[in-house]
Amino acid sequence: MGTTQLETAPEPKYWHLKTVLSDALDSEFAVGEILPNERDLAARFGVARATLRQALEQLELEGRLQRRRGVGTTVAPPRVGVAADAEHAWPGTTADDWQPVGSAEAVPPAAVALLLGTGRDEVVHTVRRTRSSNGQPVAAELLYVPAAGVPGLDLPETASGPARALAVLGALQELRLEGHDRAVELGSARAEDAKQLDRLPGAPVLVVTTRYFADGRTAAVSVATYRADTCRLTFGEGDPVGLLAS
Amino acid sequence: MGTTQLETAPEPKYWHLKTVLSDALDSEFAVGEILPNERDLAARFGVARATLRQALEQLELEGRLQRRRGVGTTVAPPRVGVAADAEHAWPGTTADDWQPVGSAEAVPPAAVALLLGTGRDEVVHTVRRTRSSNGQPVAAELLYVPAAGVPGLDLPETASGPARALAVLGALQELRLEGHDRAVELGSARAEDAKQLDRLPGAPVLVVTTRYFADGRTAAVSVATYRADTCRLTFGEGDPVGLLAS
DNA sequence: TAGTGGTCTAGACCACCCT
DNA sequence: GGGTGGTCTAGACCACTAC
Repeated sequence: MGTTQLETAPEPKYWHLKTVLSDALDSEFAVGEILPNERDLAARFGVARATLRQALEQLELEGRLQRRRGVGTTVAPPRVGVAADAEHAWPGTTADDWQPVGSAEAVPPAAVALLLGTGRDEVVHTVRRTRSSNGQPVAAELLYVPAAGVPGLDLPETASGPARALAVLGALQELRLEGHDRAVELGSARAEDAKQLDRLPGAPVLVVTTRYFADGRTAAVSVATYRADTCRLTFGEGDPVGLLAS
Repeated sequence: MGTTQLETAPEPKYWHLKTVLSDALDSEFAVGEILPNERDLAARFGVARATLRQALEQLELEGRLQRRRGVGTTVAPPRVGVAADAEHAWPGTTADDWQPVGSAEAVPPAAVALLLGTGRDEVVHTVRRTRSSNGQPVAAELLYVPAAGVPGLDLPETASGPARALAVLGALQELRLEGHDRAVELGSARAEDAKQLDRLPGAPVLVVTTRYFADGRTAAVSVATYRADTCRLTFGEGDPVGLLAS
């Protein structure tokens, strides 16, 4: 045929929609503003609701929108930069933003047991903590501490959740941190984490796995799940994008 | 009613499906194995194809599956740990796994210009690189270098893409790196990155934004997008989960 | 050309929040 | 109770890959 290039790339509708909406958010909406509901928006753009939702999902993933069942869709504020350096996360330091929730004894998942170097069915201390920033929950952590890692820890059987957590954390404070390593990957929130993060199960999260070394062994392993929609993990001296406020 | 707790939590079908499939992957499938196609799977579980796809999407997000149009769905290998430390990423060092692709002059996006401290319409050097691991592309990087950051850089107008990239990188090698900071967040692959990563546009990626300091100023800003489905970013001494191989 | 995953539709019902 | 987003269905067609 004599046509030169016609119809180069049939861009998916939801992709185009996302671009249009994204531009509209920049120019016509303020942070916190409520968007029209999904049915109206779909009608306005002449697409099925499912197609519109595909675009909204992408925008939510990118932290541009916030959707809450029964409420509506609002324009999200810029992502919060949360410091994820070891200094800010080592359980042995008293950090205002980390809040102990509970503690128990349990057999860790196989992957964690490998990191800890504990036996297959060996029981370890677990501590649950939540981290908040500006009043919003940003992370839920599950900390695994082998009993051998905190010698001299004497737990009264009667200790309730938070009190028990504080006891374990206190024992960690006695240790001198010698090193750590860390990995960041994408995951989806398990039911328990989702509740603490005020999200639905399956919500995208950044999973930060940290191994802490002390006394020549692995003293603790932390698995922290951060809300991927609202958080930007920062490492190092400054806050790369936090300058936006200035 | 005399019922005590009936119907505690009507778990979504796709969520339950995901669990069932996940268990099946662990016990009945080997890495690389091909799953039945979506229509058959949906029929087998007695759900609509869209519902099945919702479960598959989650599993792909978690790096358990790999789906390719026209081919099928396969069981994904465990995520690759890729070192994301400054030492491994500073453009000034010769790294085998980073491959220069091209280079040009352009006005950076506003957010990047802020990090660089350049003017609103100031032109900077850009360099594109790709990173591979085990033959698979894992990251696409766009590097921004203000002209002031690389004094003495004399670019022949005739230089082609990769050659020009090497010239800019070579100029960076003259600098002494004084520090850096870094942020990690979730994003979706833009068209250009998606192509280099062998993924569809919109695919989930981990965006690593790094600011490099030299000579008392910001010498370069790197925006690297890593495939979120196949990568685990590692920081620090070891590879937290890499031991699994041992 | 046959088979796969990707996109899209037009409905329906459910769970949740607010008033 | 009325409105929102979340889940689910049963279809259709398209883009891509491999044979």
